[in-house]
Amino acid sequence: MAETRRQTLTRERVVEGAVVLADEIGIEALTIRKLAAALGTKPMTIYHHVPSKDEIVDGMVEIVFSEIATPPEDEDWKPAMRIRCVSAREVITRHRWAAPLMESRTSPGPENLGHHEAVLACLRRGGLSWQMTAHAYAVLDAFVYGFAFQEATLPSQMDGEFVEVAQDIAAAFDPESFPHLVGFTVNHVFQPGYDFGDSFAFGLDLILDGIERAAGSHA
Amino acid sequence: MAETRRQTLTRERVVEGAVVLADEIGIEALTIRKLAAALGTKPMTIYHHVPSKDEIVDGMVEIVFSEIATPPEDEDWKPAMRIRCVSAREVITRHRWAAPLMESRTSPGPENLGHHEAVLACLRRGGLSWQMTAHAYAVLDAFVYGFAFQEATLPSQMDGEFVEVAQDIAAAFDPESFPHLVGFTVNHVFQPGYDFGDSFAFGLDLILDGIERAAGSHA
DNA sequence: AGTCTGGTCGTACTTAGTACGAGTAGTGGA
DNA sequence: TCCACTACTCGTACTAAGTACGACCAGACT
Repeated sequence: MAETRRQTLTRERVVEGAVVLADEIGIEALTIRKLAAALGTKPMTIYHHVPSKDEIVDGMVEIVFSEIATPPEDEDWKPAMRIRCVSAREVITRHRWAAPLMESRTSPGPENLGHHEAVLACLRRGGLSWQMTAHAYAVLDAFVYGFAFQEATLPSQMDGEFVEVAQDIAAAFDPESFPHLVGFTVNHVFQPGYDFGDSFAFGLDLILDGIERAAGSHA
Repeated sequence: MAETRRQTLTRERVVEGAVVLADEIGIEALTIRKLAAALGTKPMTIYHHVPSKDEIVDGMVEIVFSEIATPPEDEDWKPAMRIRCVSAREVITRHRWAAPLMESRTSPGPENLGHHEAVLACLRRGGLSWQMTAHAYAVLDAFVYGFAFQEATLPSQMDGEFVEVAQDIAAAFDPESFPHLVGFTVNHVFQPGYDFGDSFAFGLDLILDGIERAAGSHA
């Protein structure tokens, strides 16, 4: 709520402000009125720089894409893709509101297109056929977005005292009806050192290896 | 819009009506007023059976979960999981609005819990460790939801004359700036027989095989 | 008959996006 | 110097949507 200093608003400033606000209060709570307040202006002023709220959201998604690292060109396709996927997850985690939007926007912006271009270039450079490129692309993105999406809607931090939340959840689990669910929770999730995020690296490498294998037996 | 015959409304009837309406007009367009009209009643009548719109949505998600096949108990874990994943994708495709909701709802209902229970039971029956079960579960769900989600927001039917859409998109691609994107589109996507959905089976088997391999070298 | 109860809905309040048009400040030309 | 003209700001108000409140009504039970 720092009410960033007033300073001839621009479309850029509006969209950036929206990203910051959304990080703080979430997308659902992001309204034009609140955004205006955060920018130190009035609602209708915003509409002089931006035609609609939807365009603001489009711009926000573009910013998110711009923050994701593209696969480095001086690496093999596998480590390169690994870097970009890890980066994507990290960025989406930082902007918890982004996951549902990134894939659902209709008109892709230049950052979006540019990112896809870089990914395709990386896969092709690795010698994958068009067919295999399509598969790799679809599977990796499904996994990355899907995982980040799940992660974004987890009971927040699994850190400190999430015990009460856990208690609530555990209480709802009837061991009679859900023995495996209870076992899973007690024997694994509640164990010290458990981190849902660990499955990301596991899955990512599993998929990358699988693609490599498939591409090999395919060439 | 068949305005289903009036007949002492119930919570069940409300939620089922909401599912049907959402299938027709999408979630964003689903309003209490439209739902009331479709049910042949008035907005506030609905609130006698349901405390809030959110609860309706919770109920809708429960219905979706109930439609997904659980892994058959008389199959090995791999084919069993394959069946449930294929079913999940099919159901989510039928209810295009569901994907973003299923993972983002906070309070899971009994259908949701029951489904998870069945999945965990299947994986454990396959001899996977808790650790591996967690990985398998996380990775498969990330992929299935992520894929279905991407699919749900594709330019609708890739069938008949989607050519004009394609034309629009292609026009936006500058071959100078996005050579691979254009190449990918022209050489693969626009080829006859292309189907984005084909990557689902590819990815699913890749992941199942990968899990099996990891579980083997782990046991 | 009288009251109680479950179900129905008319009215109206609230929050959100945003159209409209009235300002206002600063700039470039006469 | 003064006058548009332009770029920007914002007060007002309309619309759509969720839903609180309380009136109404029909059937059941005393």
